[in-house]
Amino acid sequence: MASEKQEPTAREFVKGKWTTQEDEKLTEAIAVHGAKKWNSLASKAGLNRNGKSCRLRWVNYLRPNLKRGDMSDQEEDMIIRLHKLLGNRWSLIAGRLPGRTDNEIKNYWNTHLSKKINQKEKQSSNGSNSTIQIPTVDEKPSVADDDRKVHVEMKQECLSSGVGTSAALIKKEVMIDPEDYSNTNINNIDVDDFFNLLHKEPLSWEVPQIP
DNA sequence: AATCCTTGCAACCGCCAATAC
DNA sequence: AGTATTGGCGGTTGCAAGGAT
Repeated sequence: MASEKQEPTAREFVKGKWTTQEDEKLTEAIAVHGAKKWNSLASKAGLNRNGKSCRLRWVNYLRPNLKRGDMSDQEEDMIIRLHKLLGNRWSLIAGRLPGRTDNEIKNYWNTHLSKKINQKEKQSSNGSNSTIQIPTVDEKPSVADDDRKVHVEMKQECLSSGVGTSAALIKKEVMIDPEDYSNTNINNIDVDDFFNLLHKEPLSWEVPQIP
């Protein structure tokens, strides 16, 4: 009475760690209904969780074909390359690493790689100028600017470091008309091509002196 | 042995875009 | 066309475990 119920539609959902029973319920429900309509799926599964929580649990933990455990050197190498290329676009980076989730890569970056790279940068700033200047993505560009930004950053990296100055890359750079970034051909070659080119070169923090 | 500190990771939050109605 | 709902993303937080003191 006095303690009237406010907002009858507001519902208290369970938060925090998932139990194995909850995992099982969610997995079964997804097997029957599919991984969509997360809010209704949650109630169909008999879970007192919100849809978002269910989706996250599925995507980051329960989904089949997820790799668990340590990152291989190859994966680490790939993450560093892709982060240089894409910045904090974790879902895009995850798309290049089968079995890894964006959350996992983000965590790995924040706990392992960012420190590693900071150390490398410190070392290089103390020493010679023969190390890569890593371009950073400080601000999230608009969608329309995305492609151009990637190109500009990649060009900066390749030119400043000497890495990836293959004939093919030079050719691609020439193709880019600085006055016309909206060119659809440029948009088409974008991330995939640069990724492929970059991937051909071994990762090296120490770059040979260019005479 | 107890306490404090650091680390790593799972999960939550807020925002935005896409889609449904 | 406008509004509500859903899905997806990146940033951040909370907590358990292990290490240091």
